[in-house]
Amino acid sequence: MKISQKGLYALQALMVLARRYNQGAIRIRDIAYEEGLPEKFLELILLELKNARIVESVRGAKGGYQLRRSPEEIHLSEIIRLIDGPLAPFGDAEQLRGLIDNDVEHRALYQVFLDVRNAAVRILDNASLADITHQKSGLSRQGKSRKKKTKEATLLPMVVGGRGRDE
Amino acid sequence: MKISQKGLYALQALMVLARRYNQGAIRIRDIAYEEGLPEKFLELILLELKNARIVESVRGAKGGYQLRRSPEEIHLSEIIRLIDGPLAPFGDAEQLRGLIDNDVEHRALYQVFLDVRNAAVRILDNASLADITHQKSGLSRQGKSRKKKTKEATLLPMVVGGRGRDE
DNA sequence: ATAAAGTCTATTAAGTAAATAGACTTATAT
DNA sequence: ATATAAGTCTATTTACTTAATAGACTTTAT
Repeated sequence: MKISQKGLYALQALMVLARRYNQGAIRIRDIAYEEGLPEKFLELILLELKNARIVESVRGAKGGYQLRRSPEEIHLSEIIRLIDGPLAPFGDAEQLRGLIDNDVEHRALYQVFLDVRNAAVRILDNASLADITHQKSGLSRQGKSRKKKTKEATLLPMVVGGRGRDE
Repeated sequence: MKISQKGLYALQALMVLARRYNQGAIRIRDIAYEEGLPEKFLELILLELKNARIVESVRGAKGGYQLRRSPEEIHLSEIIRLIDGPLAPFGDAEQLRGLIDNDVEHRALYQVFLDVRNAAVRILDNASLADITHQKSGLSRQGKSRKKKTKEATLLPMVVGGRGRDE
C-alpha cells in the first residue's frame, strides 16, 4: 500500500470540506487555494469522490462541493482504497496468486503480508476525518459514540524512527 | 509501502538460499528455475543483495550465491527496505514535509500514516527468512533466542477480509 | 442573457518498473 | 594453456502509471 500524491490531495480536500461541514458548498477553486493543490487535477479527484458518494456537488453558479456524510463517518481507509486501491502491501492480489496456492513457504510469506495489511486496515478503518480535523468528539453532532479515535496512535510506544532509520 | 515484483523476486530468491543455507553456492540459473523467475532480471537483484551484504557470490565455474548470514538473522524489513525503499505508506518523507510543519490537522494526518508505518515495521522486523522457510526453531544453530517469530501473525484475529473486501 | 460554477474527454510529459542484451571478468577443470 | 562455466557491469527497450493540463460542454443563479 502506498499513498499517492492524488490520494493525499483527496485527503487534503476532504479535510477542508470536513472543517466546513454543514456550511454549504465550497468551490473547487477555494479548496485548491486553501491547500495549495492544482485546481484542474483536484477537479478530477472530486469527481471521483462524488461518484463514490463521499461528497456531493452543487452545479451552476454558487455551486461547489460538500460532504455527503458527517466527518465521523468517513474513514481514511475508504478514501485510500478508493483512490489508491487495496490496502495490501502487494500490488495486486493477483501478483501473489501463484504464491498462495503453492507450497507452505510461499503461504507463510503471504501470511506476513496479510498481517501487514490487516494492521494497516485496523488503523485506517479507525481514523475518521473528524479525528483528523480535531472535530472534538463527534458526540456533539451524532448520537453515535465512535470514540476510539487516536487510540492506536497513542498506544504505540512512539518509536518514530523504527530501528533508527527514516522511512 | 508497496512490495514490487522485484521485491517479491528478491524474497523468493532468498528463500531458496535460506533452504540451502550452509550447503554451498547456488547458481543464478538454478534459483531462477526453481522459483520461475526471469534469469537476467534476477541477476541484477542478486547483485543488489550482494552489495547490501546480504548474500555473497562465488565467481567462476562452480560459482553461485549463498547467504552471508543465517536465515534467522535476515528480516523481511531489511530486504523490502533495500529493494522497495522506506516502509512508510507515503512515497517519500519529502512528500509530506509540507504537511508535517503546517497546522495541527496536517500533523494529525501525518501521525496516522506514521502509525501505519510503525505497525508494518513491527511485523516485518519480526519476520525472518527462517520463520518463512519453517526452519523450525533457529535455536538449533544459533544460541540466540529470537523466538517471537510468527507471533504477530497468530495474534491477529485473522480477519482475512478486513471489512469484507479483498485487498 | 450572462456569468459562475461543475462535468467530461482527451492528451501530454515525466517517471518508474520490468525485462532483455551483450560484452567483460574471474575461476575451474583438463 | 585453453575451454568452459560462472558471476559482473552497463546500456537499452518497452510498457505502464502518475501527475498535470486543456478545452469544450452543461447546469444554475441572478
